[in-house]
Amino acid sequence: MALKPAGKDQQRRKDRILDAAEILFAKHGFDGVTLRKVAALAEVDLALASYHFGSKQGLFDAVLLRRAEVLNERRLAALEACERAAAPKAPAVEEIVRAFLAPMFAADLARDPGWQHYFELIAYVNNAHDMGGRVMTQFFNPLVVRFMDVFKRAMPDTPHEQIYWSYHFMSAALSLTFAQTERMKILSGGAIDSRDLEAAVEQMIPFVTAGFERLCKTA
Amino acid sequence: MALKPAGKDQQRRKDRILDAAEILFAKHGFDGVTLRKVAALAEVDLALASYHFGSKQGLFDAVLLRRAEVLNERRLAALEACERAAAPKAPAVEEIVRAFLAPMFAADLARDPGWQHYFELIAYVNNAHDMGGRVMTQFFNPLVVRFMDVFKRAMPDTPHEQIYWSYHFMSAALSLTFAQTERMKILSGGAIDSRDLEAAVEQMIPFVTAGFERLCKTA
DNA sequence: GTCTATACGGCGATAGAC
DNA sequence: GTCTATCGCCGTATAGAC
Repeated sequence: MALKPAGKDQQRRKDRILDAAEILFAKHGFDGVTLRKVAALAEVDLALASYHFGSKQGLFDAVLLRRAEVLNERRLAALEACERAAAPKAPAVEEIVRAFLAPMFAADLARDPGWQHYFELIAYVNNAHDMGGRVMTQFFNPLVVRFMDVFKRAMPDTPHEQIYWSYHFMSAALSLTFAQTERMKILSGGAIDSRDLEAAVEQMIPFVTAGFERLCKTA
Repeated sequence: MALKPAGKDQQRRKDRILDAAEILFAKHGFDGVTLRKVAALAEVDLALASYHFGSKQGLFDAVLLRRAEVLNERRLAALEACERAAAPKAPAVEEIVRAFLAPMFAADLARDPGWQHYFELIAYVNNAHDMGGRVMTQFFNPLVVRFMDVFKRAMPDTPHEQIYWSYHFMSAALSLTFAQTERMKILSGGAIDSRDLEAAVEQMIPFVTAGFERLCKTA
């Protein structure tokens, strides 16, 4: 056994590249990032990113994939827990909304800079005209379909169209919140700090729930 | 007078550059666009964009500025009309929401491709980490402050914080809707066409109004 | 005001040494 | 697996002819 185990060193380098790419893609988007800046921030050689991930697009997808499974598992666990608690009835709309939103504001992830950059990246992707459709579907579709099914069970008399639109607005609130644009801070004259995620989710859950309930009530 | 009035030709070229830039910036963001592609789409010489607008950033700002004043005027007119209709009381929350949203779905603008690209561009900018704060403030702040004042008058007992967060979520719904990502079409199996703006605003107004009312009720 | 030509640098990607 | 060197291309911007 060598003093410097190559396997561990390799993994550390790959992870550092992913960490750096995560930060930069979240802040500047796909086209605003260069492999040179990623390599510089990760303090690795320029050629390494291409070697490990094939291409810039490959690196981008690898960044998205790395944490997707964990997030999907957490959301699924939250959804199943609220289904169990309500069984045999369907959960209340607010509980489904909470199961979808809360995992992205969980205390342990909110304290992890890596996860915060990841959420910022998802916010960017979700709103990106030329990526939103493909990428969100690729990484999150089965889970979202699962949520939609529970919403439909909770509101069996509501036309599906209204449920989809409500989900769309919920997803929008999430995206703009994690985009971290400082806009609210400026507009409110400093009264609102958009980095205060605990405050954000406390406002978002009632806002979104009320929207769902009004839009989906079978008039 | 010449047969080919130079002044008109010049203006036509500048407008074609702005039109092309509007389309490309909306679809690919600032970094995803090159002056070469703008010149090609506008069918003008590459050097012209630099000559007329100084730099790529100058062109970007010029695109945003071109229609900002018209949009601001229409929104202000809608706001003042709903204030007059409700006077001397403050307007209902739904009417203020409608005054903010409806101008972006007005039939004459929805039929104008240029305006649609412009709204798509605003959606991109609003969610962009490194532009959202500065650009939205620069072009739209006085009007938004005006709207915030009316919201505060309509809900005098509500802490301003909740009103700002509600506005934030409304702005998010608007952004994701105009981002045109095809996500909803995919998720709904084709049942929802995100380009159907008339349907979008019909859903958005009740959803957002309900969110405002619940979040801002002084409980 | 427009176009040609070009400066000058940064881009993604890779071939080949180690 | 890593690093050096480099290829060929494209980026923004501008100088100078017309």
